[in-house]
Amino acid sequence: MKLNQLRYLVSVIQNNLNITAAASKLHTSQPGVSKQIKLLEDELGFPLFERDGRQLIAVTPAGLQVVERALRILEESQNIRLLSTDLNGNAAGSLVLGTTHTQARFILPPIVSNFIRKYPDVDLHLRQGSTDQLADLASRDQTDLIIATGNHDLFPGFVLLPLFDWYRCVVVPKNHPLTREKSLTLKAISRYPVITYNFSYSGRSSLPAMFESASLKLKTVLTATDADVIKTYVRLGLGVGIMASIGFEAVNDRDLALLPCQHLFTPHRSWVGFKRGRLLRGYMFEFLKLLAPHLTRRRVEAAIRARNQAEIDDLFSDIVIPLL
Amino acid sequence: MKLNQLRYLVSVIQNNLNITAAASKLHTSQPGVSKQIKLLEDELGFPLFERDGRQLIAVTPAGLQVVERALRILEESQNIRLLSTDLNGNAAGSLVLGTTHTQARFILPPIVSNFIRKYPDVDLHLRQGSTDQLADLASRDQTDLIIATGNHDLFPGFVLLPLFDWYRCVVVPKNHPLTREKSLTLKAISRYPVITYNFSYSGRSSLPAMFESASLKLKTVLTATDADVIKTYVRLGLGVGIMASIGFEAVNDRDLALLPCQHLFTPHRSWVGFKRGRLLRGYMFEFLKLLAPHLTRRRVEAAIRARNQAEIDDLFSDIVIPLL
DNA sequence: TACAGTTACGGACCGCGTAAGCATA
DNA sequence: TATGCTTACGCGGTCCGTAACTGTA
Repeated sequence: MKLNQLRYLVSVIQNNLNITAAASKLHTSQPGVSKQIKLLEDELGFPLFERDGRQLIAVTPAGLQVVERALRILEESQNIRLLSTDLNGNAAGSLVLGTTHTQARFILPPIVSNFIRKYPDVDLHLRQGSTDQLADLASRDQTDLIIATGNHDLFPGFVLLPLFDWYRCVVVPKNHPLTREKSLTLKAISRYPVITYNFSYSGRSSLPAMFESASLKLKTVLTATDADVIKTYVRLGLGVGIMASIGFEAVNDRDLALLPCQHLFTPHRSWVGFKRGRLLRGYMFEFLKLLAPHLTRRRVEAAIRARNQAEIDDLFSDIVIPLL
Repeated sequence: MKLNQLRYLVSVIQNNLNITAAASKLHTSQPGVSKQIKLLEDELGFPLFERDGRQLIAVTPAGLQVVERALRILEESQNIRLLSTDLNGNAAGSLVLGTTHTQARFILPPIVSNFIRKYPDVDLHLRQGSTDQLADLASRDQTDLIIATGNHDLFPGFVLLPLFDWYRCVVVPKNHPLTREKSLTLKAISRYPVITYNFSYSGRSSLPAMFESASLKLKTVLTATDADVIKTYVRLGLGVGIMASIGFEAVNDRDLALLPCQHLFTPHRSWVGFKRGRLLRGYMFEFLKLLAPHLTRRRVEAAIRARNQAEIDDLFSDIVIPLL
C-alpha cells in the first residue's frame, strides 16, 4: 500500500469513477492510475470497485471503508506537509471561521481586519450559521475554528477555549418608560411585549423559563436571529428588545437606550473551538491571540494536550475571562 | 513522503532514538533507515531530530508534531490491512475489553466463554478499572470496547450503545428484619448502617443525595468497589448492602435475601462504547451481538454513521432495552 | 468512430543491502 | 576497540509515460 495508491483511489472516486479524469487531475497518465488501483486491490485481496466489463460502476462496501480511512490518511499527510510550509515561515494558507451572527457582526470585525493586515496571504472565509449548523460543519472538517456561545454538548471531541462573558440587556427607544426605572426588574419588563432571539439561540438559561420561575409571563411579540433585526423592530416601537449587550453600538445606536441587566440574567460565555487533532497553522495561533489575549500559543497547546474538556477548563480557571 | 519513511521515523522513536535497533526491528538495514529519515527531513525542510554529531539526542518539537500524525496515519493504514484480513475470513486478531468490576464479574462470563468458543483465534484481554481509568485507557487507544455504566461525559467523541438497565437493590442476611417489611421504604433502610459502592461509582443519582432529599440520613458504615466485597460484609452482619441487582447470584447467595427496590431508586443504564473511527473487526461485531441481541451489525453501523450521541440515542429509542 | 480502460514495453528512478569510512566513549 | 551513524555503490524492483489493443455506445 502506497500513499500514491490511496491518492489515486480517492481521486477516482471524487471524479465519479472516471479514471481518465482522475489521472488528468493528478497530472499523470491514465494507465498508471488504472494499474495502481489494481495493484492495491490485489494487495488487499478484495475489489474496491464493482465493474461492468471495464467500466467502474460503484464502490464496494469494503471499498467505502478503505476510502474513509484513506481520506484520513491523506488529510494527515497533508497536515505534515503544511507543518513544513508553516515552519519555513510561509504564512500562506486559508482560515475558515464558523461563527454565529453576533460574533461575526460585533466581535470579529476589528480582529479580522487586524489579522488580514498581518497575514495578507491567508485566505479568510467566514461561514455563518446557527450553533447546530456550525457543529455540523465542524464535525465534517469544513471549518478550522468555530466561534460561538453556550452549548458545549453539540461539540463532542472538540477543544473549546473561553473567550469572554457577556450578559443579555434590555434595549428600548431613548425615551421609553423603562429608562426611568431606577433598577430594572423582570416584573417591569414583563409589562411590555418583548423582541428577542429565536429560542435555539438562547439555550438552557432560556428567557421564558426565567420569567416563569418568577411567576411572570413573557410576551414575546417577535423573535429574530440577530441583534440588528431586534434593534430595527425596537426602533419601530414594537416592543422591548432583549439581546446581547455586545450587539449595542454606542455610535450607531444613539437613538436607543441600553439598560444593563446583569442583576437579572445569567451570564453567557462565548468560546472558540476546533476539532481535536486538527492542525493549527502558525497564523491560526496568531488569530487566537488576536481574538483573546489570554489565548497564548502556550496555553492553546496545553489545551490540545488535555484529555478532555474538564482538564481544559481547569487550565483557564486562574485566568480572568473578560466581561463585555 | 512515503509510508515507509513514517514507519521508520516512528520505529526510531520507539527504540529510544537508536537507528540500528529500529532497523533490526523493521527487518531492514540500518543505512536504509538512516537515509530515509534524512530524505524525509530534506523533503519537509526541517530537522526531525536534534543531533550531537551523528547521534540522535532528541526529537524536535516539530518532529513531535510529525510523529503524532504519522502514528495516526500508520494506525489507519493498519486498519485498512486489517479490513482485508477480516474480509478474507481471517478471524485472528485481538479484542481488548475495558470494563468495570460489575460487568466483568456478573455480565461478561457467559458472553466471553461463548465468544472464545466461537473465535478461538482471537486474543481476548480484560482490562478492569474505574470509569475514569477506562476513559483514560480508551482515549489513548488502549482498548477496543468499553463496557460501563452511566457518565457519558467522560467519553467525548465516542459511540455509546445501550446494553441494559438495572436497579440498585438491598441485600441483607436471610432473616434480617427488613425482609419482613411489606414494601421497602427509604425510611426503613435508614434505620440500618449501609454498605455500598464507593461514591465514584454511583455518579449523579447518588445515594446520599437521594436520602437527603427525603430528609433522611444515610449511615454508610463501609464503601467498597464491588458487589463481592459488599456481600461479604453483609454476611458478617455489619450492615445492609445496597448494590446492583445483577451482583446477586441466586445459586451462591442462598444465605442472603435480595429486596427489590425499583420503586425507590433510579435506574442505571449500562452501555458499550468505542472511540469513533476505531476499526471494528468482524468478530467485534459478533461480540456486540452476543453482548446484547439488539446490537446487530446493521444498527451498530448506523450508530457509527451518526454524527453525535443524540442521533445514536434516537436509533435505539424504539428498542426495548432489557431490564436486569 | 469516439471513448474509456487494459496490456505491453522501455527508461528513469529509487529503495535496499553490502561494504567501507568516520566519530565517539 | 566497540558502537553507531554516514557515505559509496550496485542490483533489482517499481513507477511512469508512450503506444498499441480491446470492448462498448
